[in-house]
Amino acid sequence: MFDSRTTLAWSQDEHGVPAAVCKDCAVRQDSLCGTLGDQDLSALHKLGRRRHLHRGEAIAWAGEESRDCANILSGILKVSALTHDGREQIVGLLYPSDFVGQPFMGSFDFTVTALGDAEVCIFPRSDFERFLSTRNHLTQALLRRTFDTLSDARKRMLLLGRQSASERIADFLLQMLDRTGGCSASAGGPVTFDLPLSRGAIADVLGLTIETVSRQMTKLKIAGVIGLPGGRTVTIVKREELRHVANAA
Amino acid sequence: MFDSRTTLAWSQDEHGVPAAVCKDCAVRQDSLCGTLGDQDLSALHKLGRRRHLHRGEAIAWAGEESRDCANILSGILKVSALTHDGREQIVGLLYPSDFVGQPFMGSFDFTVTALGDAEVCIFPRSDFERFLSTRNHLTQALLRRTFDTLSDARKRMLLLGRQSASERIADFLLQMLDRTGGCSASAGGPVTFDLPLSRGAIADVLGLTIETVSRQMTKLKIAGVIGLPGGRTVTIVKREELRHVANAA
DNA sequence: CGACTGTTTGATATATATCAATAAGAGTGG
DNA sequence: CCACTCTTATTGATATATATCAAACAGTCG
Repeated sequence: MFDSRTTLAWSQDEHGVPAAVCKDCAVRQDSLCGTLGDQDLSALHKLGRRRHLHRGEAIAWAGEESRDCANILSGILKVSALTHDGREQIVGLLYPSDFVGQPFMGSFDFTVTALGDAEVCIFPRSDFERFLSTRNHLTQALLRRTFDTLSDARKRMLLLGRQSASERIADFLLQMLDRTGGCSASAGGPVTFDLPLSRGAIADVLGLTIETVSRQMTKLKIAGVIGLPGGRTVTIVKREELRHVANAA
Repeated sequence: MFDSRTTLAWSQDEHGVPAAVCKDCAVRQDSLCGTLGDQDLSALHKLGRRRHLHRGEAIAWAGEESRDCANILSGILKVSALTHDGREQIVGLLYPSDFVGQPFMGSFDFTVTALGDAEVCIFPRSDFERFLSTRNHLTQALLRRTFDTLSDARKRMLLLGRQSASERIADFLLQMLDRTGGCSASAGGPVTFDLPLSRGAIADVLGLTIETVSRQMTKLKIAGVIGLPGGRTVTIVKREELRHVANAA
């Protein structure tokens, strides 16, 4: 495994910035670290280390003391809740540059699992709390992120409580389109991209069953709104029509 | 209307603490203000004013620039989202001592409305932001509150996505029991309290219809788990049985 | 008392879950 | 490169929970 602290030993520039690691970090600008100056970045860097997560591996468990915080470098993680009889609801998705963890909070009520292979930049929670305590602007940045996450969660509450299966699927596809960007042959034309989630995971995000997800997708395919070339690939053919089906707020 | 600033003029103790207002404030200890010392409390007090809200009155509107932050003094407010065709989902309930608003965030995507008459201690957002900026411990306290709110929202996502109507109702009743405390004739015996929400509001919280809420309640009554003496009054007869029905995480 | 709002109850419709089978990929090892 | 297993996805038949439509029934406030 790649250990960032080792790298620090042999490569940092005159400001003490860990050159080979944070400066080259793909998510540096978009992550919480983006607000940090060189000095602080270097200090934070010393607290963290990179870690690879295999598909299905967890970094936080519902009900347990939360030991770490992390920035996502690559891959997608799910935040999920379970009923005691095993039904699952995915209550959040974490993408590269997203922050995981709850500084200043003892326990965390959800499980965080890598949906595919992933890489994270991980910090012991107590170290991270100490780091935050003397940097109000960073606490503020985290607060802003948390408000955003809360708004997302609440929007999905509307989805789960009040929208039909077709609305949920359309909404989900549009969100995925925004996320991935996708690839289009001609401007304004059909856009193709791969869903980063299995049908089962989509069902757990949308509060549906696998079968309903599948059926709604083929319904959209038959209607000519999307294409399903196979696997997890989707083509958005009529984006406006899809937006119309989504019908959201 | 009662203006707290007027009070400040004629009653504060030697530390500059607004005696008749903040010191006597019913929610002082439980609210965000609870973390403040006398100096800071006095400074914050100057920024805010009390405001009475009539039943149905809103203090924030979805999609609009959020002008204010506030502490709830009395009453219950709802945070709600609407689909464009008018279906409503209540995505949060605010009780006395709860904080409303999103400092450092321009817009707010939900509407906040008083369910009954209510009183709030309201601050212009920009003033409150300036106040927070120089007080890291307060920013931290707000961050902790926001994490709690997020956890609540996510737990309700599990409820909305994966639980049956009877589970939702049982869960809701237990939460209300915890909130209100209720009143019991004998320890461990039946507990009676008034629901602060109409059937319609309960339906909007739980993602159900009024009729389903009503039916599930009478089902619990017939089963002898609860009593419904009339109006919004509920008696919890078999708390363990109710917990069993709730079946939660 | 009568209009009104909120609640309960009933009959029926419908969306989605459930159960079940088939099909399509994706690895794995011979 | 071809079986072989495993997982994932699609499709079908049916069940069921909850929504919808509709009416009766309280409370409440003029």
